Amino acid sequence: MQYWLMKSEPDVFGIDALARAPRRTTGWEGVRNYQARNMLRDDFRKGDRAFFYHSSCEVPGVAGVVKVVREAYPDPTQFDAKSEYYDAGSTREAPRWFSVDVQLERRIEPVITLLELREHETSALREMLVLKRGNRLSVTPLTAAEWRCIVALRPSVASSRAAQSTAGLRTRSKKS
DNA sequence: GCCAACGTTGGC
DNA sequence: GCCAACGTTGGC
Repeated sequence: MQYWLMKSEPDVFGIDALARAPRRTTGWEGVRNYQARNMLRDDFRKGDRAFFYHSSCEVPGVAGVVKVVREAYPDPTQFDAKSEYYDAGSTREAPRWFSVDVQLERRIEPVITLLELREHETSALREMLVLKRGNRLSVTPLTAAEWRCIVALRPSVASSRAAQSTAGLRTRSKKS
């Protein structure tokens, strides 16, 4: 299993929006960078875990854990002339851009802030791409060691996970 | 195929 | 709003 970090701007689509989405699942659409595209298309596997990272906002940081529930398929927004992600140069026969589906597994509360991550940037998180200046990749791989280091910053995860699955059940039963 | 100009990203 | 970093574009 692989670990990832996926960036999203909470003003556009944040952890709250994901928590409210049907099945707490979303297509990761709109990636228009070839390096990130290649990872989504070639390397993302069902069952991989990713941190949901809030960027370009007041408190940048890791806001949750998501699970890859569907592997790469053509990003539908590239064919939608009304979408801001529309790409006139892409065809259905040879799609240029790909999405995966991710499902919210648990929130991380409070958010693990970028400042907090930076406390480890000279040791355990030395290689972490999101900490490097000018990193613009919206999707980056993490090592298992980096994943463990970040998860360990919120030792209360076990209890909050239980509380959340209860909350999730309540939400679902309200809908049905 | 080089490279300057330009646009976007994202932390601060 | 600033600015550094970096990908993309387009002229040559």
